[in-house]
Amino acid sequence: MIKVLIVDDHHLFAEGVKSMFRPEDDIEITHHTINGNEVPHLLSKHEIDVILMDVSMPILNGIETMILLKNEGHDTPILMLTMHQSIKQVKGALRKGAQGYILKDASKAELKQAIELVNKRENYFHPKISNQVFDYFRGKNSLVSELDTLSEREIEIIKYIAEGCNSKAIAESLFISEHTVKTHRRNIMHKLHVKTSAELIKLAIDKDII
Amino acid sequence: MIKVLIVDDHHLFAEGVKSMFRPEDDIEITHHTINGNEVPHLLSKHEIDVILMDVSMPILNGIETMILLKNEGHDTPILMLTMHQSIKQVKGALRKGAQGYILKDASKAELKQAIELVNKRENYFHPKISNQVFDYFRGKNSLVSELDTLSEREIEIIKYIAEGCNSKAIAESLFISEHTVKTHRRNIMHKLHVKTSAELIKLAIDKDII
DNA sequence: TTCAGAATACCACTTTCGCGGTATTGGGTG
DNA sequence: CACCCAATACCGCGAAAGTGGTATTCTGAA
Repeated sequence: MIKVLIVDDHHLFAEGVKSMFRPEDDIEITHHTINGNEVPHLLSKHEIDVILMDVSMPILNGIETMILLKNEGHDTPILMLTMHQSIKQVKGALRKGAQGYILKDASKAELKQAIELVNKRENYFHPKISNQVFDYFRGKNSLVSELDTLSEREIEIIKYIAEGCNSKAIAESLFISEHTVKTHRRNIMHKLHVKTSAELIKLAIDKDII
Repeated sequence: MIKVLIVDDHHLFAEGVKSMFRPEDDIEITHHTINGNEVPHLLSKHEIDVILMDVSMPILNGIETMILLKNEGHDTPILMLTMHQSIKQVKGALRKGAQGYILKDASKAELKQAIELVNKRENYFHPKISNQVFDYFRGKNSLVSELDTLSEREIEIIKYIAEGCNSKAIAESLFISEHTVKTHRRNIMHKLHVKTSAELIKLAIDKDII
């Protein structure tokens, strides 16, 4: 019996998955939390084989939770769960040691297979994203893969733009020159192949950059 | 036994909810589709008491599906399901005759209660949004409720802005004057209290306007 | 039928953006 | 050590956005 911990802020989803598995599936959802901070505690107290974790959560997101776990020495295999097909998330998850990646529009059979593979410390990638992943590791610079060439500073700038700040306001907030901000903006727009800041924000949200 | 049809493009969620209900709950998920266009057909062929429908779906969204159903003379009670707490969606759903509204982070108990109420043609509102709804019907013009004062044309303009079009390009696409587009943009920014088009797009996406 | 609001259109003005360069510094890697 | 790249900074220009006001037409609701 594979014991699974679900980390997801959508109760209905978590409860649904929990009721989905029968004893004959050899998979059991033993625990559930909506807060990434509670995961280390749960892992210490209970016997857990696989963590099924949503990427986007309000308190601590999936990637942050993974970093927390690695820092505390936990190595329970993690299957990441997401709504979107963002290569940035996939890459981030893999970098931090996620064992697999599955979309929320997968079927029960796919989820079962994914949990079983991850439990054996093998990798699982949902078919919808596997092509992107392969392309990425082949070094193909597709449109999507260029997203994660953004630096931390650039992402910071994007967040300010999304809040309606102009270059001058951003410069004052970050204690840098307005010229610098403009250079960052130009680099960002160029990297993401967008023509306006509005389009930039849409892309950034679609790809979970911000 | 309340027979429920789920309309949702997230298989895992739908399968999860399906397995969640036991015979003793007196609720059964009898059908599932990811395409709103198939709903009329399913309603004609099978006995269905309640429709549990996601608001945002790729092919035909929740509101559009509801309009389709009403036009074809169906009056099966509908419980709308969403990730976000958007007063615009709530209002749109109520206008078109939805019986209730529930968030995806609700619990099983809440969903059960919601389905039971909707089946009796009573209304159900998830606690997290009920206050907003009450405020709205009290006529309180909160910040949020101003979102749905946007006209169809204005929303159309926003979508073009999000694609990176400038005013001239939008004007050419819609066969109107660039002056008109600029007026629309000004009205939109004023209504939503945003200073830049980038902030506008973020807000529009956050509130599911586009 | 009157009246509000949506969609359309125009003028004028200031500010900001987007784009073309170029260049220095500092941190990390082979 | 040499090299790369991110972050920083500056100049200038044309295009677009953002802001102000005004006005006509049309539809739908009171």
